[in-house]
Amino acid sequence: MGIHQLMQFLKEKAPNCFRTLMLDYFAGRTIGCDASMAMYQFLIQTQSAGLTQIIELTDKEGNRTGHLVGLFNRTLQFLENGIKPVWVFDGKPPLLKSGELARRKKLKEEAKVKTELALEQGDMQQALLQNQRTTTISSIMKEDAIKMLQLMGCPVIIAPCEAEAQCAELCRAGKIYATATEDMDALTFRTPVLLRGFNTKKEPIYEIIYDDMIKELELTYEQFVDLCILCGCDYTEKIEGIGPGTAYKLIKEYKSIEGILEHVQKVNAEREKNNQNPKYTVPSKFLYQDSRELFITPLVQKGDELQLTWNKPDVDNLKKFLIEEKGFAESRIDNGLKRIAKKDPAGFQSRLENFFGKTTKIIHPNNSKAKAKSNKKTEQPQKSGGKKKI
DNA sequence: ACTCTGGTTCAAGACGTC
DNA sequence: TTAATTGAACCAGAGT
DNA sequence: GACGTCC
Repeated sequence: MGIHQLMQFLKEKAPNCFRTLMLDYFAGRTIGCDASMAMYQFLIQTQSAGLTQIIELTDKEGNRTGHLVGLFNRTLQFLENGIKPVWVFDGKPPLLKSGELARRKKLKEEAKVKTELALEQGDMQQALLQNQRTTTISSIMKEDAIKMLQLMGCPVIIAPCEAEAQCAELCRAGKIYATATEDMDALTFRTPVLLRGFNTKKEPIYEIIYDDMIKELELTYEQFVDLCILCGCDYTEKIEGIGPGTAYKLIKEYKSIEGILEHVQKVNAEREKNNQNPKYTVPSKFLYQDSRELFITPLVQKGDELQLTWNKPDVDNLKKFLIEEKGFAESRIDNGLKRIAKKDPAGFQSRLENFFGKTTKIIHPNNSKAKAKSNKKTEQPQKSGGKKKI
């Protein structure tokens, strides 16, 4: 669930950290894309109601393929626009998240029952709605997606833990320009730039700049993390009676969750004297310190150690995989590949220079050492780079 | 009146052809 | 021993 | 642009 109500909170308290941008703004840039989020959207959106059953896209063995169709098309759109996507997959979630995951699993099981019921009653609209909520991603589906994206020539990263944390690390290391996700957690993991609405064709795209946000809120990073925990995160329960509004006020006044807990106890003690109900309820296991650690020093692969390269699609194996194993129509693949193949690489390169040649600001200026090594790539478009053709 | 919280419920894509 | 995405909108009810 | 289809 990310950080509860953080988006709305930021709109109110830090309205100037947002920008709206069109897709072409990102030409020449490298973007870290949250894969699981995108897969869910595609899987859900490719379901439809038949007369007596729900129809899903599958291969001949019954494995679902809606996510492949979506990722295939969207990746082509990116490449077509000169955007270099890095698809980042979730690894094993942290132990603290198991409570939240169990909750979601239970909801999905309930939705499954409701789907069956609706099917019996012939309420296909309801059946579709409930079936969408049962959507899960199996390991086969995930492996299929990884295989396809790699055959398309895109770098794929399987994060050791949370994908958002890995993207934030890549962004701070200068390997990507931004993290594209709907999950507001990415800001808590301190991604410098967050993009929302990036994996749908609908424009504009919303960009949130971390530095602007933190300045406007007038908080330190540590205080912002505490604020997120108080709003409600995936790792621990929250204090009942404190939402985003009061959390912000209290953080300003008492500086940290420790300070707030002291204050909370005072308030509650005072009310007990007057025979009043407690104003706030601290959960019996309020694991705010562990949560903090997960946000501030998450398990990630170091950005420096990752080399991101884009290759030309492996057309033969891609077609083999998608047509023979996944049942894709050959014409769709050919059409799709044409969209990126017919672009003359030289023309492509000069187009990027047109976009950025004059106005590019190097965020991490190369010192002479880095230049000599020349393996220190940044997210900024490179004027002479581009060894890899797309 | 107003603010805030907390629970519930809904929504989440793109292509090709007409 | 398998799977593990989320936000937004709405409304009721409590507290100030 | 709306609509059926994508697998």
